Amino acid sequence: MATIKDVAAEAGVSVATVSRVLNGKGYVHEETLMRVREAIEKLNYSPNEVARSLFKRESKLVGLLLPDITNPFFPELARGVEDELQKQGFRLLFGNSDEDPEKEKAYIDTFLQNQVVGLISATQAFSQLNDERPAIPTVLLDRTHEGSYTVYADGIEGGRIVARELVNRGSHNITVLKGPGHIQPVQDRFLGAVEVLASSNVNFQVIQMASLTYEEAEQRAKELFSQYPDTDGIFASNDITAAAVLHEALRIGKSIPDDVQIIGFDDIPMSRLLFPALSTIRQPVYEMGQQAAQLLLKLIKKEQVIEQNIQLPVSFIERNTTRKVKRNG
Amino acid sequence: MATIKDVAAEAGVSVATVSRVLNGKGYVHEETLMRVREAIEKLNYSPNEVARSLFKRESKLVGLLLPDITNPFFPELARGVEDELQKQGFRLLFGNSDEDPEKEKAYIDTFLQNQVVGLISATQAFSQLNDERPAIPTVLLDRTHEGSYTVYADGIEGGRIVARELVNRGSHNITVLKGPGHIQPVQDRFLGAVEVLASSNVNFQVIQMASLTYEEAEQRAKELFSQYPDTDGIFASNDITAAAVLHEALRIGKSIPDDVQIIGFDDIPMSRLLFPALSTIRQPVYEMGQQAAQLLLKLIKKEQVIEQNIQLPVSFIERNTTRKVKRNG
DNA sequence: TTGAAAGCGTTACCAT
DNA sequence: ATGGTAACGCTTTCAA
Repeated sequence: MATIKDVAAEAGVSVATVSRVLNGKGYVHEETLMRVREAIEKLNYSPNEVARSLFKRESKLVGLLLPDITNPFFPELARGVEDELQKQGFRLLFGNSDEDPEKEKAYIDTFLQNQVVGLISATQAFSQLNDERPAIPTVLLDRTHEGSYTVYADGIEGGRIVARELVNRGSHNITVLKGPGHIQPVQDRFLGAVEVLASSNVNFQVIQMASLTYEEAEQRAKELFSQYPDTDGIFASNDITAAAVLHEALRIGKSIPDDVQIIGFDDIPMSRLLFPALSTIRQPVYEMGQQAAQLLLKLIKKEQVIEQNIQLPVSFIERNTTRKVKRNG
Repeated sequence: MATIKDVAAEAGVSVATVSRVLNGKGYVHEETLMRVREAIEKLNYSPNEVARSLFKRESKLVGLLLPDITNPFFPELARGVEDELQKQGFRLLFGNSDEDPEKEKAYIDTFLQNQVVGLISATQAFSQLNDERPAIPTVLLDRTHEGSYTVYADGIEGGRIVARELVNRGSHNITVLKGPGHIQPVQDRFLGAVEVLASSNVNFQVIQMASLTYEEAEQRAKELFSQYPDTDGIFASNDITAAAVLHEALRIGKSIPDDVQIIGFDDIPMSRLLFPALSTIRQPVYEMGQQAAQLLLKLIKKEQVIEQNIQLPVSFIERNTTRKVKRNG
C-alpha cells in the first residue's frame, strides 16, 4: 500500500501539500495539483482511514446494534440505516446482541474503541443503560428512553386501529396476545388496543407472552383456542406471532377469517405470503431506519435538531385474515 | 477518554510498562503490575484500537459484503459469520452491494482503508473481480471462483434430490424455473435437476428467470400455468420463487400438492409458515456462515488450511407441497 | 503557495 | 524489570 509519503516523493512535493490536495483545503498551485493528482493515480494511492481517524480522534464509522438480524423485522431497518449513511460515506460496524447486556456492552465498548462517530441501537438493554451512556451521538431505533433521541412507530395508534378494525369487521369476542411489557413500542400497541376495546361493546381477554417468538406463540395459540374457544378475533402483537396463530387455527379446522379474524403487527415481508395473506399494521420500517440515520447525521454534524423524538405513522394493511367491511350504499 | 499516558502517569510508570501489562508480554514486576491495573481501573481506561491498528497495520475488523440483507437467505448467513468471528474478538464492517459493481468497489475500498484483516463476500461481482484482488485473506460465501477460498452448499446434489423427489412422488410433467446462469450455486441446482430428469421417464421443460425475485416469479408463474397447464411438478430454484408459484397456483384453483407438487430451495424461515408449508431443500445457512468465518480466521492466522473449497451437504425437507411417498410393505 | 515538524495513541526496540 | 524513543500514516499549525 502506497502512503502519503510515496505520493509526495513521486510528485516531488511535501506530504503537507499532498494532504492539502487530498482534503481540498489550503492553497495549492494549479500545476502542483496536477503533479500530485498524477502521482496519486500512478501509485493507486488511497488514504489510510485509520491514520486519519487517529489524528482526528473520530472515524467515518457508525455502530449499529440490533437484537437479532435474523428476526425478519430488522433487515429492512438495517438497510434503511445503511443506505442513508452510505450516501454520506459512513460505514457500519454491526453487531447482534440478542438483548444480552454482556454482549451488548462488549459491542459498544469495541465500537467506541474503534472511534465510531455515532451509535444507533434497536436493543432494549441499551436504552436502559442510563448511566455511563457513551458521550457520542446516539439514536434509539424502535425503542424509547427518556432523554434519548429516538425514532419509532406510533404503537398506540396501531393498537387502536387493530381493535377498531376487528370490531368494525364483526368480532365480538377478542383475544389479544400481549407482548413483553418492558418493550415500550410493544406495550403501546397493547395500550392502544385496550383503550378502544374497553370502550367498545365487545368481550375481550388478554394472554401475556414473555417473548414474541414463533415458538412461544405456537404454545400460546393452543392455549388460546382451548381456553377461549369462542374467540372470533385475535390481535397478535406482531406478525411472527400472528403466523403461528394462523397456523394453529388452520390446523384445528377454523375457517379464516370467517370463524376468526387475525391481525398482526409490523408487516414483515412474509406476511403477504402467508395463506390466507395476513392483515396487519404496517410500520414504515425502512423509513424508520433512514430517519434514524438522518437524525444521527445531524447530531454528528451538530446541526440543529428540531425534534428529539420522531414518531412515524402506521397504517392498516387489509389482506385476507380479516373480513371485508360492509360498505354503505 | 483516558490514554495510555494518563494511565502511566497515574501509576507512576512509563507508557512502555503499561503497554507491557496491556499485552501481557515482557517482564513486569508483580507490584508494578498491580499499580498499573489499579490505574487502569481507576481511569476506566481501554486501549484505542485505532492507534493499535495504525501501528500494527491491521485491525480486528473483518469486512462482510452481502448482496442484500433484506433477502431472507442472508440474515442467517450473516449471523453465522458474526457469531464465529465475535468469539475471537473480531468485529464486522458490513455492507450491502445490491450486486452493483460500483457500490461493491466502494465498500471494498473503504474496508481496506480501514485496514480490515479479512473479507467475506457473498456477492457475485466480487467473485468475478479477478484482477486487483485485495491482498488480504478473503473467502467467498455461497459463491465460487476459481482459485478462491470458498464455502458453499452442494447445489448439484440439491438439484438431483429435487428431481428425484418430484419423480418419486408421482410428477410426470415437470417445469423447472431456472435461475440466472452466472451464479454458480444456482446453476448447479439446475444442472443436478436436469441430470436426473433427463434420465427419468418424465416430460420436463424449463423457464429461464433473470432473477430469483418474488416479483419476477409472480410473472413467470402466470406464464407457467398458461403455457404448460399440464405441469404437475415444479422446481422453483429458491423459496421466494416457490412462494410466488404457490400463491399463483392457489389463486387459479390448483390443489397443492394433489394437482401440482412444488419444491423450493434454501429453506428460508418463511417456508414452513407458508400454507401449505413448503417442501424444500435445506442449505445449512448458519453453518455456512460459521465455516466461512472459521476458514477466514485460519487464513488470517496463517494456519494450515486443508481444503480451499468447503462444500456443505443439503437435505430434503418434506413438508406439504409434495405428496406422501408410498411406502412398501 | 509550500514545507517542516508536532502530535494523534499505540507498540517494540534498544538501553539501562 | 523498566524507560526512552522511533515509528505507524495522517492533518494541521506555523513560518517562510
